[in-house]
Amino acid sequence: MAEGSGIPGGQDLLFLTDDQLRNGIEAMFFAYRGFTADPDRILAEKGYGRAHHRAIHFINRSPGTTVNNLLSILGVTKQSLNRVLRTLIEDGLVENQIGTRDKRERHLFLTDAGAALEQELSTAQRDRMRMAFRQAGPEAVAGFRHVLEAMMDSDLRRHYARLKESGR
Amino acid sequence: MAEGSGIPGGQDLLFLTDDQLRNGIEAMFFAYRGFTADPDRILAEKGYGRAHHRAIHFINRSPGTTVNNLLSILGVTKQSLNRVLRTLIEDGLVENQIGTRDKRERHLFLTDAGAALEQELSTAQRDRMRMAFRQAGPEAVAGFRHVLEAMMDSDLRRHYARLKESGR
DNA sequence: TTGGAATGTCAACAAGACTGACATAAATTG
DNA sequence: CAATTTATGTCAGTCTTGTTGACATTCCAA
Repeated sequence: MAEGSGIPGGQDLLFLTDDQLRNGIEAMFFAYRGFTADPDRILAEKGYGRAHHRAIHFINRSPGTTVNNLLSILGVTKQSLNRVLRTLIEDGLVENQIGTRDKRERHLFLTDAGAALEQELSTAQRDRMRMAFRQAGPEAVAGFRHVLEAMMDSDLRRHYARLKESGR
Repeated sequence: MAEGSGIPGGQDLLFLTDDQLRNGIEAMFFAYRGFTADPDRILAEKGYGRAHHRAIHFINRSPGTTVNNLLSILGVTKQSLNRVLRTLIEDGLVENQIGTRDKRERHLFLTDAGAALEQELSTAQRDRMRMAFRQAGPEAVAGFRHVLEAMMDSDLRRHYARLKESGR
């Protein structure tokens, strides 16, 4: 077995060289393109974009969520999200219920049509993820998740953890 | 140890459930935001965007590369790339050398100023990657890379592999 | 009750992607 | 050599999705 760098401390830190890090950066770049490619194709057919996909995804994950909560997950301005929501509501994919307790809030739900599109998109995306996971194996998947979690900003990690919790 | 699903075949395929796959999808989404956050801040200060970062990154990786090669790596139209390259050349970050063998080709190089910005951006991005890698450990990193490679489209995987090769 | 905070909408603008059409120069092919 | 293809650049126009600014509504607390 190769011992590595011989840096004082005896640890093998070869996986932290600039080359390795740059390689990780490029892997993220190219993989993300693959990650979004299939949904992008479906969305383009229907005249939607990634922003619509993100909104649909997280409304599906947290039915009845408010616009504000969605904003903090998506990290865009309310004006930007609003445009997307408006088209989704006009097209009958999302419903908008004024809050009973606080009438300022709008609670968001997918309609049947919205849920159908969500299914179509997430099936496509899961199919690719499944193929990648199957090819890499369970241990690699655990490592994949571990690195990604460590890469998140802490506020996003909180959102991620909450969704992960609610998933089971 | 838990045995898993009990699906005929006796394999433990729990890591391929829809829940796990959706979790992987959300991990990609949130992690990519962290991945781009630091360079985005630096770029915004200087009036550039992600498109400029991508061009600078790959010109740095393959000095003398042609516009066409860059196009196939970045997956955008020449009009879109041209706008970005024009501003980078005007600002003195990129140089444009007409090919000697084939005078139609423009070979792209970073100037000293371009290389300096590249350094600043990649240092920020590597710092985060380093932290994530260190926290997750070498085995997780190997898994991370394995899953990402499996997620790429095949034409992008070729670009990725070529760069990986040239990195050492 | 009144003023501030929270929530959401409308309008206008910018970056960066796209398509289409066209120009130029060089290389290649018949 | 003429015709075609290739590599690149440019102009014009559109679309998505981000931004700010201004404003309306609603709630809550001083």
